[in-house]
Amino acid sequence: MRELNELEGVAVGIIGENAPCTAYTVRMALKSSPSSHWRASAGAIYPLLERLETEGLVRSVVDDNDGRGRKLLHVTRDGQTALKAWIKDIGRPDLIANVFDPIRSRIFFIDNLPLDEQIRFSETTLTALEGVLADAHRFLESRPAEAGLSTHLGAISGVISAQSRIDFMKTVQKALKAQQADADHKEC
Amino acid sequence: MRELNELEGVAVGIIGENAPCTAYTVRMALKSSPSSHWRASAGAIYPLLERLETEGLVRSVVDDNDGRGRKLLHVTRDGQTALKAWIKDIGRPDLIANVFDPIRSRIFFIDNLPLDEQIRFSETTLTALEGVLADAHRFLESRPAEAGLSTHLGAISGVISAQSRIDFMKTVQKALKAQQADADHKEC
DNA sequence: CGATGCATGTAAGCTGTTACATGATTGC
DNA sequence: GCAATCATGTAACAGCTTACATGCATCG
Repeated sequence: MRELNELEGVAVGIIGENAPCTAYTVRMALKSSPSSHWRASAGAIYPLLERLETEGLVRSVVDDNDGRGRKLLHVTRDGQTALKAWIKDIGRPDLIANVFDPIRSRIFFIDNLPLDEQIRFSETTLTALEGVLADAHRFLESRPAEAGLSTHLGAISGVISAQSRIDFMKTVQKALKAQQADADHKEC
Repeated sequence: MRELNELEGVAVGIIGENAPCTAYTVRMALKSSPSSHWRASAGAIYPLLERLETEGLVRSVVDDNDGRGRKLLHVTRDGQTALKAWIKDIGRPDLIANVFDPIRSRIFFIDNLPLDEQIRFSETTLTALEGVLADAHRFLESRPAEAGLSTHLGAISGVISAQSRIDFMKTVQKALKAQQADADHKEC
């Protein structure tokens, strides 16, 4: 059985949690997830689900109670097996490796900006990150432990990640302001 | 002037730091970076640098001292401007948004595994993350503050990120083991 | 003199995106 | 009745990957 890629694994997981549900439900679940890495575009989801269905990991039943022939999806036994394999696949080094962060990419080259703009950079980034943290908290509150431990833990991950990025940017800001104080001192 | 995408921004930044250097240098720098998000494949780098050169952001001088006609790259004034704009572009919400983490993706659906396999998952992941943290530390030690503040800060980011993922997985492990203890208790 | 590293490139393919197209349902 | 949302799809394109191809340099 073929290994699922990231989006496929998440899609099967979402269907498993919400079955019976439509492809649209999958898209909306992806959009509301704490790391909106995927735009959950129709052009990605519909062909993907078609593929999973022809492979027998997902099955769909057309429900025409309302007049629009919605396709209600559910995960097959093979789909469950593939999902489990996908989760355990975390052993792969590239999946564990440090996450990609556009802020970090820019920090590496921040000395291309004059110092005052560097500090402005740290300020706007910090403000934006506070917003991300607030979002993560709201998401967490909507996923209490009683409603399912794994979803709750996933939500916690979002909060911890946002908090650690804030901690990092505070370190950056401190270093930059120390440098500025140093420059001011020499000027006198 | 067109906005640089992530890989382009990083590439220009690397050339600026190492100039005059070859495309190969850029690839190696990308590979050794703490978040190896990009494989730095030739098929990505060479067309990208060609594009940047025709747009006047990068210039190359052929150096044929050894017999192989290496192209030595440097960033133009326009390239510097574009790099600065790329850095400041961090205001965009999708760049600040919570990072994508395959571990988190799987935690959301971990209850599809039996409890003992969930705990095994947390153990193998933690071990692997300790390795990532060790790598990040080594990288940091090779980038002391004296050798350049921004590179040093970038390296710190890798350490903080790895540490926060470890903290999270410890939380997960604790919750899972509590659940197991609970189950054992009921069994008696 | 052979393996490894440096160095430059191309072709095919995968995976996602944006943008478009269509139509039914629901709530105001 | 009109807007927003639910719902399903397609076509063109962007951006990166793998895999291949080539050849010189350097070190043991």
